Formats: sequence, C-alpha cells, structure tokens
Amino acid sequence: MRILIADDHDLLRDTLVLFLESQNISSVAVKDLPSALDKVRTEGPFDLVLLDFGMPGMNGLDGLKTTLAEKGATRVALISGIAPRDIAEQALTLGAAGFLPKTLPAKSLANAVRFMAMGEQYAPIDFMTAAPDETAQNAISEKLSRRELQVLQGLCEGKSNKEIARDLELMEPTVKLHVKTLYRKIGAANRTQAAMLAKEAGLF
Amino acid sequence: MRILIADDHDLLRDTLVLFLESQNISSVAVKDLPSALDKVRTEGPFDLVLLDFGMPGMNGLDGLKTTLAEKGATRVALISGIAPRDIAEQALTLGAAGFLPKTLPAKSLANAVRFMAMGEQYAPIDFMTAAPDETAQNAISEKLSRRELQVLQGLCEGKSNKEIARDLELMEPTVKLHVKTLYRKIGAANRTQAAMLAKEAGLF
DNA sequence: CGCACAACTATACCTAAGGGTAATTCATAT
DNA sequence: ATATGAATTACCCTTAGGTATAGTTGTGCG
Repeated sequence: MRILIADDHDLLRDTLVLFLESQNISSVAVKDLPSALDKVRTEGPFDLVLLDFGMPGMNGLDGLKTTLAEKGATRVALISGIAPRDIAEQALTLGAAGFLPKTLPAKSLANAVRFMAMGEQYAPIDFMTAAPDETAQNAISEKLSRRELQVLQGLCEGKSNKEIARDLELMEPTVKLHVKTLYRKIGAANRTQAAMLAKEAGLF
Repeated sequence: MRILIADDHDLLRDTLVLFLESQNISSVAVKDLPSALDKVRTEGPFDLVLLDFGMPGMNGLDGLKTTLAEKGATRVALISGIAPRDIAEQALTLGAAGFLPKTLPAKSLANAVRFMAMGEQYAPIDFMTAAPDETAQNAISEKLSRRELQVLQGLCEGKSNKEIARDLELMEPTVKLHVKTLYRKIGAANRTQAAMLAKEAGLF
C-alpha cells in the first residue's frame, strides 16, 4: 500500500512516515498542497492521500475539492488538529475518504488508513457523535456572564421576560437588560435568533 | 481471524459465513444469544462477536451488556436491520466495537469486521450523521400546511413577521395569522418556542 | 352545483419586546 | 485604595408580537 501525506509540520510528517513504514504502509510526504498535486501527477496514483486541513494552499475545503478532481487521487482524506465537526461532515459529503483528527492514536491512524484505502469512509465515532460544535459552545458560554447564560436558557425555553424574572427572582427590567446585552455579545437581533444560536451551539 | 456470528435469520447466517470465508475470515454462527454465550465459553476467545439486535434472548441492549461481560468476548458489535440511531449510539457508549446496519454492502461489512477486530470502533458515517429524529419531523411537517411551514422556517431564521411577509410576498397580517395557527397546531406559546420545536424536530 | 378548507386580506386592541440612558451595589484585580 | 466589570433596578419611548373577529378568494370533492 502506498499513500501520500501532505502536512506543513515537519516533525509530524517525518515521524508519521517512519511509523507507517513500521506498519508496512509505504508513504511519500510533502509540505504543501501544490507539492501534493505535483506528486500525484508525477508519481500517482496513490491508494490514499492525506491532506492537512491547515496547510499552505488548502484554503479551507477548496484544496480538498481540487485534489479530488485529480485522476491519481480518488481516495483523499483530511487530517486536522483543530477543524470542527461541521468541516468534517462537509468534507465527507464532498467525497472525502475520511477525516482524521490529530488527537487520534497512531495505531488507530494506521488502521484508519488501511480502512480508507479499502474504499470505506472513516471518521472517529466520538468525534462525529460529540456535541455539534463545542468551539461555538465555548465561544458563547465564555462570552456571557453567569446571569446572561441563565437568561439565555430562559429564552431557549420560550419564556417571557416576566417568567424569566420570576424564575431567577429578579425584576423584569433587569432581565430585559441582560437580554439586550447578550444579543450584542452573540450577534442576535431578537430572542428567537438568540435561542437558535444557543441551540446550534449545543447549549442547554 | 475468527469471529462469532449470532443471528436468528438462517439465510443471512449461512450466506454471511460463506462470504466471510471467501474474504479469509473464519466464522462460527449460532441462532440466538444463549448459544452465542455458550460458544464464547467453550470455543472462545473470538476476535469479534456480531450480535443481531433483534434475535431471541437479546432483550434490547441487555444482551450486549451480558456478552461484553464475558471474558472471551471483549470485542462485540451489533448488527441490525431496523435499530434507530440512538440505539447505535447507546451501544457504542456501552463499549460495543461497532454497529452494522443490514443495509451495509457485503464488502463494507468485511472491511468493518477487520477494522473492529483491530480494536477500532465502527459505525457507518451516513447512519450516524443522519437527521436525529425523523418521526418528530414528520409529526410537525404533516400537521402544517405549505404556507405554515414556510412561515415556520422564517421564524427559525429569527425573522420578523414583516420580513417573512416580504420574502413570501404576502401581507403582514396574513403572516401573523399563519403564525398564530401554527402555534396552535404544534403547541407553541410564542415564536421562540415554535422555532425551538422545529429545531428539535430536525426541521430546516 | 355547493360544500369545506386552506390561503389570503383587513382592522383594531393590548401586551411584550427592544433600545437608550443612568445610577447603585458588590466583588475582584491591579 | 481604586479601577474594572458584573449585577441590579429604574425610567422613557418605539416597535413588534399576539389575539380576536370578519370577510374574500381559490381549489378539491361529494
């Protein structure tokens, strides 16, 4: 089996090649997307191409699309340290062979590589099953104060300001102010948008 | 590699054994859970145990738990024709090696078996990524008229009645009426609750 | 044909929501 | 000690949302 690895982190690239060699998977490694496309054209086809999501020339999912369009690269997977879940889903929908977070144990990575080379789609179960977007969740919950989060929860339950005030033992004007300020912080225009943003962030 | 298959459908059991044999995977097949546990004790350990979710003796996920407790069966996967997504998730959380729908192509099943035997967790990507709750979605979408669904979508996007009216080329009072009637139909007290109900039903 | 139903328009009224500004208290961090 | 920010309460004002009621289309069906 022969795969192509494209990643701008020299350390990862070198160690990964050695490790895969020990697993009887031969690999070629390059450091950016143009080099990867070049390799595919000159030395392809490969059983699998691994692209780092954050490497030079990738430009988000565009790099995946252009690579998938190459004749010598029918099986292309993304590898990333930071990309959120929705990127993974989009990549798989675009026809990627899989999505590998860099948190994956080396042995699992080797297994996943073999699996994808056989024509299957791979993504780590826990990654796909996890809360829709933990980064967005933190982005919201870290932006807001405790009170504002409590009020936001009330919004998500479809309560009126008066009900929220009663539940939190506050006066209604106080709730109104919290509501207004949390709109600013999360970029909502009204309570419905605020509730939907919280819901999409996996809150409550 | 040697695996144990437990399924009450004779046809599937026999053909699956033959197919796996052709893929250099040797297998033993039984027709219910007690037989499976017996086989594990007398002829174990196996590299992987496949349990049909609907076979005699399974009793939902209990059969999975008891099998996982056996010494000779550390790697146990479910196979099912009908189980919904949340069963699959629960099974994986309980420590199942994977979840195989019977809609899976035979070649993919063989790949998944090898993958799981290597210690990885498997579930088909599209199955895990699918809409959370299709039944609730139909419950709502079949209750509402086309217009009301269009208006509900507007609500979910946090739009005002005026904006929805402009988008649908209606007068604002019309939108207000649709909004009110759809509240009644889905049991919402205000637009935020309506939006959250739609969201939770997997709509839009 | 006439019936029922969904969709649409319209008016009016009241309440809730959202925006602006300001002041006080309190804990924490510099 | 003092500055900062969260939390609280309060005022005013405008707009949007929610309710009720009533009438007009158009489509499908018995």
